[in-house]
Amino acid sequence: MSTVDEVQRHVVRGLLRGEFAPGSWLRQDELATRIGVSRVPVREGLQRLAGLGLVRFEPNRGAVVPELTAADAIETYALRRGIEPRLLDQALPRLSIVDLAEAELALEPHEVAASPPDGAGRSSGDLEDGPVRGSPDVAADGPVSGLSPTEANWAFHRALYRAAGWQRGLAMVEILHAAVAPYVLLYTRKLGGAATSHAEHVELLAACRARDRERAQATLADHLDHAETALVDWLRRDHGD
Amino acid sequence: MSTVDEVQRHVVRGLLRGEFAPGSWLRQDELATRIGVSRVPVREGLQRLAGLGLVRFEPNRGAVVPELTAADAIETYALRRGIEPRLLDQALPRLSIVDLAEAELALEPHEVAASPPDGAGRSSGDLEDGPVRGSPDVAADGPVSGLSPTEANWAFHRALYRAAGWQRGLAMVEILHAAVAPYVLLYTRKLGGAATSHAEHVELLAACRARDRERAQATLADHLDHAETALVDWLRRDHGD
DNA sequence: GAGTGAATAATTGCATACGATTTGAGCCAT
DNA sequence: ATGGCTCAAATCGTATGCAATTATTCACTC
Repeated sequence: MSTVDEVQRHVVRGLLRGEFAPGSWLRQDELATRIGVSRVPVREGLQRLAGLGLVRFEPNRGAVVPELTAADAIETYALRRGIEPRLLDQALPRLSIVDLAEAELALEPHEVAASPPDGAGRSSGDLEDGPVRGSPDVAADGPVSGLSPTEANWAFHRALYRAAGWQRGLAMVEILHAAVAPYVLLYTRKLGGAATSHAEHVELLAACRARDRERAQATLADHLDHAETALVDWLRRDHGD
Repeated sequence: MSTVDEVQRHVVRGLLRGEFAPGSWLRQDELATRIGVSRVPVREGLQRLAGLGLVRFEPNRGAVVPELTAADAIETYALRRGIEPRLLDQALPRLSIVDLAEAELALEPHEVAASPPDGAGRSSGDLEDGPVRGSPDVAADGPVSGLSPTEANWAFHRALYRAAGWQRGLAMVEILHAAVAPYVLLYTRKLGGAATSHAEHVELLAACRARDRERAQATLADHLDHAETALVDWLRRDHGD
C-alpha cells in the first residue's frame, strides 16, 4: 500500500473514530510525524480526502474538518437514500455467507474509548500536552477489535453492499458515512441513540438472510429516516445551527 | 484560486473535452510544464481526482485515466438515477431566471475541434508556454464558448441542479458525468447520437420552466435511460468489453 | 486593564533534489 | 529472427529547504 493510501486510511479512520473534531485543523507536521513520513505524502492524502469532501483546504491555512449544518445533514441523507437502496438491491441476490457473517460480526458492541476530540488544532492555546507523543498508532487493520460505533456501523453496511460490485458507489457511500460520523458519534454518546439503530440492523440482516427484498428495502428506508431525524434534530437543538 | 485547484480544473476540463483518452497516462512533468508549476501541486491535484475516482494511481507508474467497462457504465448510470432526480426535485421550485437562461445557453450547439486523443497522452509539443507565470489561457468560466458536447451537457444539467444548493451532490454528479465523458464523446462523434439527447434537453428545460415536476422527472428518467442504453451498447459492441 | 501594533513563532505551499522503480534499447546467445 | 540479459533513460515517490502567509506574543499607549 502506498504511503498516500496509508495517510488516507489514517485520517478516515480518525474521522470515523471521532478523533478529529469538526472544525479542527489537520496539522501536516503532526500527521507526518505521527505516521512517520514527510509532509508531501501527507498533503497528497489530504488532497484525496479533499476530493472526497471529507476535509476542506483553505488557502494558506491547511486542511480543516468541515462542520456540518442541518442542511448538510439533510443533503447527505438524501444522497444516501438515493444510493444505498440501489446498492442493497444489487447486492441482495449476490450476498455470500462471508458477507453475511461479516455483517453479523459488525453487529456486536464495539464501543471503545476513543481519544476524546480535544478541539484539536484549535488555535486557542490549551494544547499543553507538548508535542504529539504517545499516540498508540493503531497500526494494522487486521483483527476487528475496538471499533467505534460509526466504524462498526459502516462495516455493517459495507458488508451488505460490497457484493453489489459497485466500487464507485461503495466509495461514495463511505464518504457520506464518514462525513456525518463525527456528529453521529457526538449525539450517540450524549443521547445513546444506538438502541433503535441496532435493532434495525438486526432486522435488516435477517431480511437479507431471507433474501426478502421488500422487507430489506423497507427496513433500510426506516433506518435512514430514523438516523436522519436523530442527527438533524440534534444539530438543530444542541448545536445551534 | 490555489495552484492545486488550477491543476484540477485543467485535468477535469481535459477529461470532459476528451483530451485525455481512457487508458492514457497523465505524465506529471508534462502537466507541470504545461500549467507552469512543479510536479508537487500537480501530484496533489491528481490525488484529488483520484479521490474522486477520475484517475487511478498505480504504484510507481503514476496516474492513469481509468477505462470503463459496460458494468462500470451501468453502475454510473444507476448512481445518476439515484442522485439526479433528487437534485432536480430539490432544485425545481428554486430555479431562478438566471439558472434557466444558463441552461438554455448550454443547449446551443458548441462542437469544437478538440485535440484528438493522441493515443497515450504523449506530449504534443506545440503547447510551449514560455513564461513560468500562471498561464492565462482557459481563464474563468464566464463566457460559454467552444464547449465540447460533454462539457455543454454537464453545463446544462448543472444549471438545473445548482439551485438545489447541494454542494456535495452536485460534485458527485459532476464526477459521474466526467467519468463517462471520454466514452460519450467517442460514441457521439462516431454515431451522432446527440439528436435525441438534445431533444430531451429541450423538453426537460421546458418542463422546468413550467415547474412541471412530474414531466421533468419523466423526461430526466427517459434521458438517463437513453444515454445509458447508447453508451452500454456501444461499449459492448464497438469496444469489446 | 483593554486595545493596538510590531516582532516572533508556527504553518503552509511550492520548488528543488535524489534515490527507487519502471520502461526501453541494444546486445548476445540460441 | 526470437528470447533473454544488461544497462541507460524516463518517470515516479518522497525528503528537504525556503519564501510567503497566518497566528501568537508582548511591549506599549490610552
